[in-house]
Amino acid sequence: MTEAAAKTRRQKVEQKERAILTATRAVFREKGAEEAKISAIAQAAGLAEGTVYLYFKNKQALLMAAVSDFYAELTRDAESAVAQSPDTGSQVLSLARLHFGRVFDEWPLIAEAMGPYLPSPEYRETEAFALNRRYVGVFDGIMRSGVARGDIRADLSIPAMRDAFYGGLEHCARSARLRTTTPDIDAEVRQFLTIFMAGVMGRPSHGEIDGARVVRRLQSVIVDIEEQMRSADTDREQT
Amino acid sequence: MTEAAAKTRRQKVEQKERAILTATRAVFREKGAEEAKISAIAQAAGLAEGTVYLYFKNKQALLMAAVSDFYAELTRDAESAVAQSPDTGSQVLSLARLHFGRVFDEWPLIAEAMGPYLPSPEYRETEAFALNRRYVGVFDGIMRSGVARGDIRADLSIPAMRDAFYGGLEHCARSARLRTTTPDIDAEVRQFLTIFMAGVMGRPSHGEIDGARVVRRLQSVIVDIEEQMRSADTDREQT
DNA sequence: CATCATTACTGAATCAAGTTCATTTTTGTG
DNA sequence: CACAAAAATGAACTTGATTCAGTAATGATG
Repeated sequence: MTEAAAKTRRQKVEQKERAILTATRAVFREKGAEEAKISAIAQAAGLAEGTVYLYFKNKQALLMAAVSDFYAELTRDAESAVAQSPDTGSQVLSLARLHFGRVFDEWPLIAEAMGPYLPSPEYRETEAFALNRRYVGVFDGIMRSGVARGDIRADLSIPAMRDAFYGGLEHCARSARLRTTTPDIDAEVRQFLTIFMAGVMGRPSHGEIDGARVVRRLQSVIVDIEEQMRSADTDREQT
Repeated sequence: MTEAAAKTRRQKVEQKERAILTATRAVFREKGAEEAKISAIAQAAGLAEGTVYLYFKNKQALLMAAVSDFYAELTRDAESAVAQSPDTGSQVLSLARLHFGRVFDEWPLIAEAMGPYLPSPEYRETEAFALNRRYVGVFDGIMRSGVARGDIRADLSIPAMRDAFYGGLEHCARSARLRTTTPDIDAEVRQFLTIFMAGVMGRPSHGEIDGARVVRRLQSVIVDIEEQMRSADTDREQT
């Protein structure tokens, strides 16, 4: 087998793997989790059922890979959207819009189909988990720099803000999915952010007292400690 | 068939129905959604598999009934807890504690097993949906009277507050379930409510740094660090 | 370009869990 | 006690995931 041929073959394999993932996401989006049988996915990808199992160990692995694909794409888009936003507020806004829209669209895959696998201890070893961590890192970055700029309160832990942010947004998306009408993403997100931002923003402060400086310093030390814990601790990294 | 006999028989039927529901919730709690097969549930209730289908049309109906049971119980407890709390803040706190704890305990049933059925349009016709609405009514009541008392901002819609509250709490519960250690409910809930309440409350006079809060926060971080060190230790021992 | 080895693919067979149903057991009544 | 109605059972059936024995495509080699 020559080098060139090897490359071509690998490319073909990767291309087909990609086709299966794309088909999987499409079937979930268009037919829902209930109807996303292996047979339907194989058909959508133009393959026999058995072939799917040459590329993915089982259905769970396939869904995990599809979710990884979702998060990889979402992270790229989130990073670019955030990079284009000048201040903390608009960064949070564009991340929230993006997250709400994507999660709403791919709810059957992200929420319905994945739910059952999350609790298993092996989940933490998967690529999907790692990509999810990378994705929530975008939020963490916004918040950390927000704290540094004084836009965000320094006395809150990032994981707590994360739970409030993603939890609230995803609950909105779920509620929106229960309604039959298509949601007004902008209005939904604005409503939610009104609450979230008020909870998370730095209070406008006046005249510094001497003691206040010390307390502020303590607060920022807390943030640093948590920072260290965060990198050691993978426990709270979920969306 | 006499009146008395009829009553006895109906009671017996209801008693058995209850036994099945109790068994269902227990199996989900103790073995998780994956292992909650009809055979396991039947065994736990001391019945043959087929018998379950005399009481519930299919597995979906059984789960719906179990969820209804869950919400009925939760609503009773929430109403009583709230009735005993004097002010808006403590009402929210006790509801949040209760919700977090129960959802955490019955996550496999409430979140994993139900997820797939929620999006179906028929869900809105079920008893579970109605009971869920009644349950969120407790929260709505707290918020409405909070607005009336001036504790809660009047410019936010109740549904938006609801999404933020339940979404955030449930996301915390989910994160907590992914960790292996049992959660400190109080600390989790306090963290979340710090954000939620600040977002939802009428603005307090600002500028002053709340030294007591910072101290409390330092204490909780210390506890977290200790927790972390302890769990790192046990991890090492487990291998 | 014919041969062969390797790799990719297929769909029928197998397995597992939910569901049905013919049969058996229990219950209550005359 | 005899018997009709109700309740319960578990083996058979259905459906969807997974495996596997066999077939087709690919590409290296003489």
